[in-house]
Amino acid sequence: MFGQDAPDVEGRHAAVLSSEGRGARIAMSSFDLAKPVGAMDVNPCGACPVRSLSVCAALEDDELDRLNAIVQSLRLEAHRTVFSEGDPAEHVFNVTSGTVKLYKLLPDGRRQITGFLFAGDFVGLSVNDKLAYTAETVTPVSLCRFPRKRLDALMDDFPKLQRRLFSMASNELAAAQDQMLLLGRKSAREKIASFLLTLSRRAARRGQKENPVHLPMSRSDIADYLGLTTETVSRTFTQLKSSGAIRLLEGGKVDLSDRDGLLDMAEGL
Amino acid sequence: MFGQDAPDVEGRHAAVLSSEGRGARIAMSSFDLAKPVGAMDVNPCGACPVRSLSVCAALEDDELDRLNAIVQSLRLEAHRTVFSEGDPAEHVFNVTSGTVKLYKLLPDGRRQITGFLFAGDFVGLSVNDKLAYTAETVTPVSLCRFPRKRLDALMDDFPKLQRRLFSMASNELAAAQDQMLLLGRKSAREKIASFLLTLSRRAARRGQKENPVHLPMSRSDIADYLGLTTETVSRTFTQLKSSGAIRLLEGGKVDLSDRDGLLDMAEGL
DNA sequence: CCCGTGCCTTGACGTGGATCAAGCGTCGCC
DNA sequence: GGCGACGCTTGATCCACGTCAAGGCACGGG
Repeated sequence: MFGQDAPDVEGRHAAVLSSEGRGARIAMSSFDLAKPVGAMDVNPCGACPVRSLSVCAALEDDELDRLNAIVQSLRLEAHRTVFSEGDPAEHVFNVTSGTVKLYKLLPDGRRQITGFLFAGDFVGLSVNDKLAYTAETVTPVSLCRFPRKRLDALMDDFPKLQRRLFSMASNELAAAQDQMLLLGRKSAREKIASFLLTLSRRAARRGQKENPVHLPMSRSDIADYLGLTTETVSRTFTQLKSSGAIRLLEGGKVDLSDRDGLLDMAEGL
Repeated sequence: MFGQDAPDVEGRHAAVLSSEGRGARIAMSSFDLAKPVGAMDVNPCGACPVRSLSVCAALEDDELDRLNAIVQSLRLEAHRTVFSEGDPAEHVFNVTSGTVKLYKLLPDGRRQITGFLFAGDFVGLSVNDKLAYTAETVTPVSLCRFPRKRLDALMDDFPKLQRRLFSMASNELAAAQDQMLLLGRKSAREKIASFLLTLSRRAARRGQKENPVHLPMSRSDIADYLGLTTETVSRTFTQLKSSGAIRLLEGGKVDLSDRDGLLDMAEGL
């Protein structure tokens, strides 16, 4: 119990789930639903590229039909709001491609990004049916959307599903605690090193190569995630570059030239 | 789903559960088991003072017998380690009285306290069967201890129990996100104001009065929770005192004289 | 009773990262 | 092709908080 079947802790702060669900038809305000593509997706979840990473890993092929029946597939451009802090929590979402950021704001506009979501990651847990943070796309994104009530009902039928969600929530919690350590006690250099390594590990988990890390988000997003300013993020990158620990490549990629050095740096050694 | 039956979010970062379980007999290394006290506790969980706050609220009186059967009651003095980062996660615990702190360390000794636990709070979620943080008593503490495997089995029989734990984990996650905002983006004054208000609200939830807040933990614990130093915590307290927002009472109590002022302060207004 | 130990407070000073302020390259648009 | 917008970098300066140091106070033990 408590997470042993989802052995991933890297810096996600809002759980994981999956399915490449298509075939949904109900038009929704402000979202483009992906079009059904025909016979091939009788059970699109069964063919989902991120299935193994997500909630859906808890279900067998035949059980996936049930998920399939309630899922809608959405596509969003970059820099769109998926939902806002305080919204009623009517759906939960699963990212199937692209990057999403979650954040909270103070009244004066200060922002804390609490997590980045990539393919396979899940979002929508809430308290009192109100969402506690805003979700915004960083890149173009595809999402699976599940009505909460329907998914809730599914959890009654499939305890495995509930287990999986619980285990993922436990992982989130562990990642959140790591982030608290980072925010409360690490220096700018340590924060950046930790961040790069975390992204690298998460990419590896998704089956991408771990070395040149892709940073789809802006300096300012990184700053708001690490409790820094864009200037400090920028200066720290150039400093790491000068010291030979990393190389900045084009296309928002970073080469972790001295991974061991970064590992030590992340821990303050 | 996802938390609506546990509408509490205040700064806990490791869930809630309960039962004043006694009658356990198996001696355990390094813990004093509370003695069975006889006929009165045939079902001690049924009479648990923190039951309504905790996991146990998910079960009916008769079902509690099952919990009762696997619980052990422990008492620990102040400043004892309950478990350490990296330990195998063989038990989960529920605090029935006293205060516990959870923390993570960096190799050079920097410490981040990720949460304080009070009566009703629950701890022991883990990833990969390894605990990700250390738990240490702040005051004398009583705990209920459940073997993970047994509790796991119970969850299969009582889906309500699993739901409850999941919902509590969701609450923890929300609290953790609030703490990230605090650590990453708030000033020392805002941190202290937030901290005092959070403790006050949590005390109210436990049925204690919310105004003179009790601070059982040291300045240095507060500092390590808020990402500050003891000196800054101390200075900020005296500053709040001078401005009339709080009064420091004896016995580690603080009077929140200007609650509205503190509320604004906590949000940066 | 004295002394040591811990915890808290206060003061003086130093500094990491924030703030303020240019530049610079890239991109989309007219 | 020119030009504004935007994101990134870099430099100069500032300041909130950390660091270092000292002293007060409560408590416990010899």
